Amino acid sequence: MTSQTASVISRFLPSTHDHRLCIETAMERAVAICDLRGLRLTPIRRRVLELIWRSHAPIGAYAILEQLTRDGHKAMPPTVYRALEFLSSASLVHRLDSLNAYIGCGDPGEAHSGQFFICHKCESVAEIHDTATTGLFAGQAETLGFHIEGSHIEISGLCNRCEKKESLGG
Amino acid sequence: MTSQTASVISRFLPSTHDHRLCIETAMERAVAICDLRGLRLTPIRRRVLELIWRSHAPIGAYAILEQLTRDGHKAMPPTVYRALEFLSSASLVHRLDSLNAYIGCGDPGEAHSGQFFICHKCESVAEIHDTATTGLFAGQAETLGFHIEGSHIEISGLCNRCEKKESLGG
DNA sequence: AAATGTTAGGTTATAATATAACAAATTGGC
DNA sequence: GCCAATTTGTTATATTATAACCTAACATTT
Repeated sequence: MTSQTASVISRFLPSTHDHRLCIETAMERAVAICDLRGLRLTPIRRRVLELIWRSHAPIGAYAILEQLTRDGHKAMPPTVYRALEFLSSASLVHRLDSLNAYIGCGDPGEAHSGQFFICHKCESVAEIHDTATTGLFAGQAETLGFHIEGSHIEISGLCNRCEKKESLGG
Repeated sequence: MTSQTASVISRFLPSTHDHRLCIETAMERAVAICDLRGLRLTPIRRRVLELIWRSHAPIGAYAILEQLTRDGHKAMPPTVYRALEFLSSASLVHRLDSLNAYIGCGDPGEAHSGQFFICHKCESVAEIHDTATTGLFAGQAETLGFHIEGSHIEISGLCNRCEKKESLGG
């Protein structure tokens, strides 16, 4: 059984992929999106977004803060949280509630709900959009009498690579 | 369009329902489950579970602590967090990550993943299980090459009652 | 350029949530 | 009763997040 309607699959890239390119592409898209909508991607916001993309794993606010400090920018928590709020509301990053951490959005631009597969071993995350999921939720909501504004799905487990390692090494 | 496979719908009870009965039933079930499995539902754990059920809305750890203190039991944070961990692992309560808060499980017993509809106005929560959802995720996981261990879904919006109020009053 | 309004960022302090580490007490099995 | 294991108490602190207020930057109008 496979899903036929997953409209965007954004990750679980092989370890061989060029992550610099990911970052670069993400930054270019962010610039374009903000430009298009009159949002101000200021230096701080830009830097925070880039730090999030640089991290292969979801990164927490205080880890971002630490990076900023290491880069010579002596920031305080509110600075980071403000940038995160901006980036979230611009749909450039997502917050993973189960981890208190952030990842770059694989399909930035339109506001959307997130569905995330999180490997708890290597901390990689795949984000997908599947119209079947939203359709299913819509049906459930109708049955319940509920007006959906947004949904958030976090699925925990092991990615392919980590599962193979487990079954080999133990 | 309605879902045909929702196997358990645990809430959005009318405001007229007898919540004392809910609490009582939940406590009896908890006792039975723990008894069956040799889990120790100690006085503290019992009290915490009851406080969670007494609250109509999801309740945070420190609110529980406050209640305990009010009831004359001078507890400290670890006490509450330990009880919450026990209750969670026994599938008697769920943690709502988007709220840092807990609710009683509407279908305790077997470990399971949660799907929650959360009204952000009145803070009521409905928990459902839908085999269609898990089936869908299984298909997506197969496509991605991912081994699912658990999933957690939080859907935010307005319950029927609150939506009606909105459209009337403004 | 000066005045004004608006948005973003800096700074200080503190709130809210969660856990580590170790001591004491309780429980259940012998 | 005694031991081993589990649970709870206690102290301290870590981690995550925000309130409140002030200053800087920038954009627009004058």
